[in-house]
Amino acid sequence: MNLKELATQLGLSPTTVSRALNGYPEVNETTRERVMAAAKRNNYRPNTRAIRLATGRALAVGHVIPIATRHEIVNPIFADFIAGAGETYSRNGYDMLLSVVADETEETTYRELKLRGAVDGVIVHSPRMDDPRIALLHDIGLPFVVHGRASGSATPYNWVDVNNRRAFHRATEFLLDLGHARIALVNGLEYMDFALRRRSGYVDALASRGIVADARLMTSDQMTEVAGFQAAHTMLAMPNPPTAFLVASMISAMGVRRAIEAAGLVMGRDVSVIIHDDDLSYLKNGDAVPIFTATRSSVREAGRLVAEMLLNVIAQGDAAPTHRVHEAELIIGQSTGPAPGPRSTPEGMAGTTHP
Amino acid sequence: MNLKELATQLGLSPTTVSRALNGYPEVNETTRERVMAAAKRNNYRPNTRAIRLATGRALAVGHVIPIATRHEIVNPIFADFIAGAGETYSRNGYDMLLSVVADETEETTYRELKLRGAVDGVIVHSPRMDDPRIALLHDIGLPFVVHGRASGSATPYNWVDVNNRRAFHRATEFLLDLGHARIALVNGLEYMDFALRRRSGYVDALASRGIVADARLMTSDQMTEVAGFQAAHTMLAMPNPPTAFLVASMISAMGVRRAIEAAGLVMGRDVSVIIHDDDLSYLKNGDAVPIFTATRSSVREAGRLVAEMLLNVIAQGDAAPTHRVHEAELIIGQSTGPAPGPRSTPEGMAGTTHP
DNA sequence: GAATCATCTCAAACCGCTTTGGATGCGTGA
DNA sequence: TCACGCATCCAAAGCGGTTTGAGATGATTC
Repeated sequence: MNLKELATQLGLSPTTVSRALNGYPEVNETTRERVMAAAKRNNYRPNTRAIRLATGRALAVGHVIPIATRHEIVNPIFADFIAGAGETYSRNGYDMLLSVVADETEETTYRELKLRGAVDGVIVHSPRMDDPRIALLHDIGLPFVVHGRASGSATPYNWVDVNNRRAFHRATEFLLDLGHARIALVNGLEYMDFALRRRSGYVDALASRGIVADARLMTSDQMTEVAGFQAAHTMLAMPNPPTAFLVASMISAMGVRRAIEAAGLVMGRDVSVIIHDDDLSYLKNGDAVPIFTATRSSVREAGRLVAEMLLNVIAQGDAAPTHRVHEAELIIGQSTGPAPGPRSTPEGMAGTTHP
Repeated sequence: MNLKELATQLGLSPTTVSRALNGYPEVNETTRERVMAAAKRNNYRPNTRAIRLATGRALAVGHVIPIATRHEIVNPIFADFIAGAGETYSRNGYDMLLSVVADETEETTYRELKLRGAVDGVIVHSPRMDDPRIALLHDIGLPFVVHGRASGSATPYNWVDVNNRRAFHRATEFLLDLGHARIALVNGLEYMDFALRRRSGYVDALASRGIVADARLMTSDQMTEVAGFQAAHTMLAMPNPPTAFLVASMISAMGVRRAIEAAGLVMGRDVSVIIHDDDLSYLKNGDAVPIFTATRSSVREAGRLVAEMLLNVIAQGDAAPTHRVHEAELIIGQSTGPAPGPRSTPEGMAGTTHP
């Protein structure tokens, strides 16, 4: 059943039917009701393909997911982010188009999306420092919103981000207040913007207490269980091991915990851990009392907000770039406690840790 | 730059240009080359919206991701599955349309996708027993492929699945061979088809050795860390605790491991664990030697295969339904070992475990 | 009562491509 | 020479909607 058929059935012209359905004012209310009723009765849905062509709008938003060919990892926050964004889209009658591409071909993908007219705008994931995508999208005139920030970008742009720097600053201070002096940072890859910001929050918090960050206590790697284990395992075997860890993600933290337990230590007593918790639906941080003390910020909620901002940008056209910063909550769980006193290590190593 | 402009620039009709670009035979080779060159020079891309309308094909595939409103969980395998499927789509010039919907509205979503002509086919995720979606999609005539199987479905359909039953049968036998007699099953939700098949593999393997499955050693829940912990924690506190666990996923297994360690036991020595490993990119099962002994089957590869099958179904039209079964590998890691002898439990409980 | 106006409706153009059904010119075999 | 086939190309009709511009009707104003 298409518009023309519906129109003949009603004894009206396609024009009037179209206007009636789309809420234009120049159609009699009783006519509109007749049309509405007939549409419902016939289970009529306008053909999306035709609407798109006629209006020149794609009514779709693109998410380009680059797969790093080096280490083929799909970002685990992706599923929840998409879930959040998807809610916004379906509420507004937009489709979500996903392109999974090798990261070398990412630029081409954006260009094609624009040239083919497949989307009205895109979301930029996992921004890096001086991210080239921002200038690119600006050039080709494809509306976009960045999930995160890209430090060093010359052109202004729309973004939604967590206050990563402050989150890690607060977490570090919290550990310092508990008496920890040797605090390790198990960070994500530091070409990612969020990882850089987190590190600077951590370094600054240490500095403001007169502590110079120790390079041996900072690692930067994929946020996987195995990498988390490796990092913590190595550091715990140092002559002067850390008493606390600041960990970039729940998944890394599982590896960190494994390393702690493998060393015969107890998390929360011998070693404290604070994680950043994206509040992923399938990786809840405990029930009543959280397992990990954490800086928490829902990535699903971020998905909603980013999507809303993009739809606004698409609707408004040329408005000035908007930003939105979220503060992460610092929630206390079972993985932190006062710094242990000089401990008699099983291996007989020196215990105190004052630099 | 559109087709008409390109045509006038070349002094040809749109018809000829269209045919030249699409490889039709009724155009002179030299003309074709001229057209191709001009298209490249002008960076011409046909407008997808127009192609879709003209051909009546959507050139897009839908993935409907239901979010269970009860427990708002996004399936963690989703990201990797999508990555696999996405590769296939982009290689074939198809777009991937994602709809994230509350599960009550799932049926409506499929109907709308069809009526609106938004997609040429869909992938069905997470099939349940007697899944109503199969009859529905059959009725509305939307081509589809199921990732997994839906036992009890009357109508035949296309599917790609892992041999879950055999995988868990083999894993159970492996544990039995190691001398384990009390083997627990920490399963996924048993309205999911894969969970049912896994349980039956487990139960049958026990039965073939004359062991009747103990209901207290079988749990069925969300595959989360917390649920895994709870299940294992409870069972390990039983008077006659299991010496081995069969766990539905890597994430659950992390909770199981936490429970084992919280009980002061060592995984691989005191308690054996076998997991099912979907080979997720961000949850690798160790480097050289796997952490967990596992039945492994890449969900990303499954994504590729499912997508390929769907594109075939779309192209072929009315061919007979196809199936494809994958065998999971059984890979040996550090989490399994011979059943411990009668152990002196710290709490002073009786140690032997013969039923 | 004529002019003006608001209200409602419609015919037709258009979006950018595909595809049908010719048209044209040329070589070829009868 | 003529009919025929073949190779090339084109005009025009879709695809299924939206949107412009104009016409018809009845009410209002002077």
